[in-house]
Amino acid sequence: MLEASRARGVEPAEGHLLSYVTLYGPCPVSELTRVFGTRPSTLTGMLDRLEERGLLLREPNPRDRRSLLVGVTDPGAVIATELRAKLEAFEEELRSRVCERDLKGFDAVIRAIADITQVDLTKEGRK
Amino acid sequence: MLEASRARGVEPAEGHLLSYVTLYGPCPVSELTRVFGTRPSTLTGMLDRLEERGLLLREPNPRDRRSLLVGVTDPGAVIATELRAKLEAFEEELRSRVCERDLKGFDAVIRAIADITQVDLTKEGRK
DNA sequence: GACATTAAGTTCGCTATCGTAATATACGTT
DNA sequence: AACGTATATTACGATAGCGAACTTAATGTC
Repeated sequence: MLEASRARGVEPAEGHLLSYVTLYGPCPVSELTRVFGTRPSTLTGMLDRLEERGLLLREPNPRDRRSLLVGVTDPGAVIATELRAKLEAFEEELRSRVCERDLKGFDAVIRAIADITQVDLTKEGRK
Repeated sequence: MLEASRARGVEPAEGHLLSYVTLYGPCPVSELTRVFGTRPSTLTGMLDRLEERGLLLREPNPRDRRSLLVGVTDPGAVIATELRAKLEAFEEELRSRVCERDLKGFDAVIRAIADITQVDLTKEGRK
């Protein structure tokens, strides 16, 4: 996924952000900080760079004038869609190599680690 | 482990480095770049900071005058030992929460991912 | 043995991230 | 209306990573 992003001129983290916004529509920065577990100041920088390249944009939030809604542009959505396809291909490849039981074990271990280290895995990302 | 490192005044990556050097004795920087998968220039910075704090030191390598052997100091070894204990406690906790089969699945998935993404998991770390 | 090549680390400049703190604006509650 | 809280930005210093250029030393080749 790393090369897939870089091949499209965005960093992996930027690709991730682009994908999220594409999927879940215009959303406030505060939601992104929760979902990605990054500091607001980190988001500001990422958004600046992506907006400058015309991949996303910040619009006023009609419900709260402190807040901004981050939305994707058409070129941004194109990249996000391509990355999503790559991710799905990866998942398929992974499933072809490991059995269902192994995936279940993987999931259980990840959850246990998150639990022990008190990491919130959901990050309130929308389903 | 992140807080365990920071609580002792080192960054997680620094703690990892300290642990490795403590376990595997004075070793050349080139070995560390292989094991950690970082560029030599990255190591230089980390070593500078750790050496400045008196946690490790660079000695000449008698077998190759281009090379330096990185060794740990007593204060560095204390931190490394504490971190090792934390890690072992973590492992034990994890094992108490998941079954052997889940761990096996986790391992299989990690290996499959490394394989698909062409990451070398061994990094030639010593046993 | 002289010369070219390769290897080990360092230096420098750059980017992304963190954590902290300060700020301006707006919201909500009392 | 006032106070406290939340949203996002800005600014700062630090860590961690990269790549390129460089120095010095070892190695290979003719």
